[in-house]
Amino acid sequence: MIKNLPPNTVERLSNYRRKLLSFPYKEKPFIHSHRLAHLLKINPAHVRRDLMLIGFTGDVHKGYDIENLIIEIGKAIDCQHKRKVAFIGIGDLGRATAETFNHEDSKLEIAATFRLTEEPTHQFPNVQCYNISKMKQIIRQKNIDLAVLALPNTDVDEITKLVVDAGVKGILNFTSAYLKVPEDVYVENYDMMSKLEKLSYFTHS
Amino acid sequence: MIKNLPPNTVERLSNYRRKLLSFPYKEKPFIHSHRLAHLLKINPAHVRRDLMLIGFTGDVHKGYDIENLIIEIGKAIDCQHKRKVAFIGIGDLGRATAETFNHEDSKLEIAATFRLTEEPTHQFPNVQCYNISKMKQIIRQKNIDLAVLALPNTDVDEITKLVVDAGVKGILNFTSAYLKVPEDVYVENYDMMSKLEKLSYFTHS
DNA sequence: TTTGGCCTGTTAACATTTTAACAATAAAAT
DNA sequence: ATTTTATTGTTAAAATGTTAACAGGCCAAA
Repeated sequence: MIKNLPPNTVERLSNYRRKLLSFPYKEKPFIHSHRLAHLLKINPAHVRRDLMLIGFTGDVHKGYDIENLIIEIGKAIDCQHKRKVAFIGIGDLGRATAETFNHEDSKLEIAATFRLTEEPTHQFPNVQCYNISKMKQIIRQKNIDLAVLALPNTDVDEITKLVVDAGVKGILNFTSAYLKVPEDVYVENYDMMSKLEKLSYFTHS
Repeated sequence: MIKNLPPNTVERLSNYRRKLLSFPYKEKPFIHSHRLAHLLKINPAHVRRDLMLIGFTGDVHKGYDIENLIIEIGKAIDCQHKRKVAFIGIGDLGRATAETFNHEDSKLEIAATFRLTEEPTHQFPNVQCYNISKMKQIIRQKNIDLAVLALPNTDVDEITKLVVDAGVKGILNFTSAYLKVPEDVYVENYDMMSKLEKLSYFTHS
């Protein structure tokens, strides 16, 4: 793991890898910066710069060796051990995302899903869905580190407390509340509402 | 609508408003920059700077008049007319978000939801849920401008085409695909996977 | 063999975003 | 009446993020 990478670089590296994993690199083992950039709709200089930051070098003519690049991105941004993720109230979006969790040496694993009101339903293969009342216990028991939170705003504080007490260190927050968490818990907020208002502003004809 | 606001400022203005709307401003009609900043976990200078950009001034001692501020934020970032939003495959997360759509002169309105596989279910009060097959027709008919997309990656291209052909100008994209859209369609990407890998990176103990 | 073209790695320039700093001001305290 | 304190509005600086530019290298074509 390479320390002190810029946050945006970490995100892009993750994107590069995911894109490359779905690329037919068994047949075409190399890719140029501009090609990868084009696939992700970003600037080629960005790709080169990011790869420079993780010390990955390509062939001046052939481009980047994809298989190696995937490995090196892993060394740069993955933790040694597996990180387990809980989906709390995320439902359909989780299901749509789940398919990208599947590359074989991914360090992320969906370990449990929780539903708030309805009965637990089997959402993903090999992932059990629990009622929210069991959450704290399950998170502890399974050693879950990360949580994705999509709740009605009424329950946020209470459930955040449960999650943090159970030992979760990173939260992806889809609620529009600002979570009350200790210093050492990393929260990434995503507020759909403000994104929609931004969309509205920038698409104003 | 004030032109040329920085994207991040637009997002924050949206956040200010939402937070203020849930603030008891009937009793406490004024708020200081540092208080609002604290509620949103940002820097007070940010608040002052953003409000400066929309030409809103506060009282040196009392702070900002909340009711007016809400109005002025509206003038700065809202469109004149209502913008209608479609939720396509977004499910539970949509439901969790829907409650924030409700302030009375919001210019955003959930006009329809679509489900992919399952039967349409009534998700929100006063919002009908349709089968995906009716999508193009409904979007046209209801004049929907914005769409939130959460799909399995298999169907993305096809459905994006439908959405764009039907006239949608802004898309919030939760799939990990990069959408093929014309120049004038604004896409805001959110990839859960890269956010989770970022979380994982920055919470590495 | 030479030339042209294209790609990487890297630096430098540019743009945006965030934060700090502080003058001006007015209420409150002394 | 004077000092202290706290706040805004604004400018400047710092930090971060993005893009351009180009030297150096190597293949392929002439």
